[in-house]
Amino acid sequence: MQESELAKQFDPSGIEDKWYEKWMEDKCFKPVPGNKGTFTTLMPPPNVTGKLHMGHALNHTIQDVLVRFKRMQGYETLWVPGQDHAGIATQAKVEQKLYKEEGLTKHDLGRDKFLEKVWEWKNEYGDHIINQVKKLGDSCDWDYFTFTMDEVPSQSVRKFFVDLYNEGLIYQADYIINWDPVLQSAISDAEVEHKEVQGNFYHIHYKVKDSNEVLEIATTRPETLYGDSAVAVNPNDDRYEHLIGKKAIIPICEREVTIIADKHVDMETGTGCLKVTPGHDFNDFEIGKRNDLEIISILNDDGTMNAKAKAVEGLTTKEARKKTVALLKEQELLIKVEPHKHQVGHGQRSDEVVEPRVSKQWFLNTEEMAKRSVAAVENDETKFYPKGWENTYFAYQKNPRPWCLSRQLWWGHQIPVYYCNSESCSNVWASETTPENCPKCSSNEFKQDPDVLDTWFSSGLYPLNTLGWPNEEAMKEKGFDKFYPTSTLTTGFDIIFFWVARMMMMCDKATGKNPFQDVYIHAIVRDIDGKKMSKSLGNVIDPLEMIDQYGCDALRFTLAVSSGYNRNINLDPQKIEGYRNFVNKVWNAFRFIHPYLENASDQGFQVDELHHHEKWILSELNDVIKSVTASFDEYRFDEACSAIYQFVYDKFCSWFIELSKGILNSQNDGLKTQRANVLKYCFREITRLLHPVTPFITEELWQHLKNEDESLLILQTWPEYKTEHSFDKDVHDMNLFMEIVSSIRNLRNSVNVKPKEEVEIRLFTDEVETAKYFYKSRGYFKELARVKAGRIKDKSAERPTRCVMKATTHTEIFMPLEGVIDIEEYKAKLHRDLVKVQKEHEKVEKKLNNPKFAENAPDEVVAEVKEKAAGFKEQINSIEESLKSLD
RNA sequence: GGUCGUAUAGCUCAGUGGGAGAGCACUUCGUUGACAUCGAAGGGGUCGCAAGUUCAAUCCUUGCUACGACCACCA
Repeated sequence: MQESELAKQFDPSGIEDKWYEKWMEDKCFKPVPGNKGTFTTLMPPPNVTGKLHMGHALNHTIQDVLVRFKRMQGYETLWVPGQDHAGIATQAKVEQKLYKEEGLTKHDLGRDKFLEKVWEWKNEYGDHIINQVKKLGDSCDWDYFTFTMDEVPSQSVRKFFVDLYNEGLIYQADYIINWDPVLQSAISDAEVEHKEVQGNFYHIHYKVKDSNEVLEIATTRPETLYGDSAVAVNPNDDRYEHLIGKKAIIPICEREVTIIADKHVDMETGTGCLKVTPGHDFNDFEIGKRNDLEIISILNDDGTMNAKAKAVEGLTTKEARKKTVALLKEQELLIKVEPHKHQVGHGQRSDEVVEPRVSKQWFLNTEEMAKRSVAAVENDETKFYPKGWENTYFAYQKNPRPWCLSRQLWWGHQIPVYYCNSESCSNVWASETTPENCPKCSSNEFKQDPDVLDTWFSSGLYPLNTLGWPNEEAMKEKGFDKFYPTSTLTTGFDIIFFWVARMMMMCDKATGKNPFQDVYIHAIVRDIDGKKMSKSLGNVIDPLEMIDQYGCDALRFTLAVSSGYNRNINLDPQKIEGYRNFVNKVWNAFRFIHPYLENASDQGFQVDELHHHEKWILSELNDVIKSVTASFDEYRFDEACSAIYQFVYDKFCSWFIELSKGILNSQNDGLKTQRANVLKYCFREITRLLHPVTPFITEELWQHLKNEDESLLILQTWPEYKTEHSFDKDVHDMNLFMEIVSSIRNLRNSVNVKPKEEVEIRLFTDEVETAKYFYKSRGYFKELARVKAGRIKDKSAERPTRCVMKATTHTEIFMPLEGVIDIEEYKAKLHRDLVKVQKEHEKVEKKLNNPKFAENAPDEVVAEVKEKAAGFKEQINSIEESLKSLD
């Protein structure tokens, strides 16, 4: 047989782009109606400023595996790609560029000009990440590509906003919010990250008016005292009861405030006495509301102190703290300073300390929506995989707080609320379209609210607007009714609240239907030590580099086999290398069968003419098809990949191919075509099974395996379990065969017989069927264990002397000694074997001797244990005998 | 402080109420016509600790310890 003309090693570099282009050209990513219903999934839209990282690679690999799997199963499969405008990140990027290149700020340009610049930037660089994404092999329908600021998403945002505004769920209010002084914008609670900071407790004396008494107050932020509106104590605190209602004097600014009682104050904490700053503290804001206190704002937009804090005006909060402490010291009002570790909120984007501040912002009341979104998960309309993540979701959704929607940015969806300029009218209204005039007074003098919406507001409507909602024409074109609700959302746990929860609430609110059947939460990719990958740590593994080095299939397999219900993936490039080797193994397995394919026909094979080994491999193939399908259905990519790996590597390559070598090369075999057809059948099934995970190499191989009338592998059907390919007896026998071959190899190895050297073997077994089978298989023992001659006898026969032996539960294997071996070493080995088996035997015997065991355990278990005990006993006997004979 | 999670081979992690698994790493041997990105064989684990349930616990329950994530809290 001639050798395959294929290269000895698989080279992915040439074929990846080739196949991706071919798939696109043939429109293979488009949904095709079938009789199994639809499968829809949404790509979490990468940020327009983004660069492809391992998290994307993982997220996209999983989705592509699912999508290719479902497509092959015959579902009308749609994967919608998109891109997010990423308000803050993008605006910041363009601002930086503008300043660096032209020395201008956005204010120098003005809003319209600046937005033009952002669009220019978007058009120039926005495709960057999309092109990177394509390198992963994503089989998404690019005709559905949606940018979150496209026309339809803009319509969806405006419609949703206006509807909820008119319903009274979206409202404007003066409320304490998180103010990011770098962005100079409000941010939502979710965008605040708490970090532990080493600070101090400053103990300050507040004098009590018309009294000699002083109140000792502990605070971590002395600079906020300029905004104090009260001093509060617990109503039950005896120490201060007599002071309630009196006035306290704020140091430095010498302002008088009332001493009030409020239940929020904890008598145990600090001095039990609290300064109340409703304008700059979340709890104090609540106290202020309860006690009708004045809100004093002491901060400018940029985080510096304003005129209300005269003594420190113009300073940053940090500087103000320093100076305030110095002033207090001067006035001898600073009692002590204790170091104190505490959690301080930082802006997710800016990483600066967030200042609580009262300002007028737009809010969305999510109470009712959150309730419905909880119910949807509780009654399994939407299922989380792994289920445990429901808890995280509930934690957020069961305690809904008003969502601060407005951002003081320019890049984003501008809030569709309009203010009439006419003084006599001053109408405020929301409108889905840009109005011509005020609907109340018809004046054409009005202005739009300058703020934009939180980026997550538009992301929250993503399942709808990617499918055309609310534009009827677009909905029809994109098949909204068919594809919504979607099937599976695949994302990371870090955005369960940011994104998943918001989509659940908003989409249900808009349509009355939950957006997802399943939500699969995958792991976070970390470095080998479990640390988060970050530029500053220098531990980033670049997916594109890995693809370059090992091929996309290898990277995808690595990520998929690492994904199940786990939370972390500690990625090691060595692992990718390992699976590159596996991909290469598949390639070489194909190289082996390739020459034989010329004997194959289109006729398939006759089941009743199958060889024992063929029955075995078909049976094993059957099993792996079953388990892989089940694993994919449960998002157990780790199980699915391991099952395929094991089948291909161990069963198919190590045993089946090795066993086939003899048969296939025999010239006289009248069943050449049949053999070739079985081989071809198996490999076709293997490429199908592997295709979702390793699409490139399988598509490449498919070209050699497909019949003339067949199209690309991506469009082929998924393998199915076939009862007629299930052969239990052959599986049983093969397992015996493999066990004995391994044992013979073990024996050879233990006495250093060279691999090439042929040995004589004697097998002793009392199982007649087994003995017959071994006899029939003698040729294969010869092939795989280099046995030149063998005899099979029953156990009553006399054992040979000058042999090494190994016992299984059913068969003893004896191999005559050639030349000299170290008898003592060999005896030691037998002893080790003996001890092992004895231990097992003891365990089982102990169990059997327990009368309660026989009483309570199911009969099958008892029988099983008995059988085991007998097996172990036989092994012990034969090893002991062997030891005796050596003595 | 609250919630959730994790503890299994040197490393990364599967797993099951009834004889402990995989990949990688390690040791020994091997240039066998698919593959040295390979092959064969092997060593290595009181399944975190303690108690309970059970005929039987690595698996179920409780407690403890360690680690991690998230949430809350700037007195």
